[in-house]
Amino acid sequence: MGLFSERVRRIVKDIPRGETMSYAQVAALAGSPGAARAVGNIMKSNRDPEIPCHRVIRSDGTPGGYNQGSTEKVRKLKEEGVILSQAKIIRR
DNA sequence: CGTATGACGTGCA
DNA sequence: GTGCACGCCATAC
Repeated sequence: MGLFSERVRRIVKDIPRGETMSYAQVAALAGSPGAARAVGNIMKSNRDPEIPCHRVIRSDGTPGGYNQGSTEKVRKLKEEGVILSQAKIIRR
């Protein structure tokens, strides 16, 4: 894999329980601002349960995709105490 | 090396 | 608020 994907996985792995980061934020921290879409691709191909990819959401607050279904993604987030309002995630 | 792909982002109708 | 067209970028072929 590429260096970028490794940095992305490292960053996502460090997202604390109950917190979220947008695909764009992760991309920027990984050193490639604007590569939000590429981050999504990496999450999609990720199979490591150590990586909490359900904590990576869209920048507009909507959940975004998930291998086990966006419904499950939201369920996990709520279970962690993440605040939702009208199917949108509220950051604080 | 050119083309295709997609868990995105933004702007605009 | 909703939908859509485009641009973007790392990857896979």
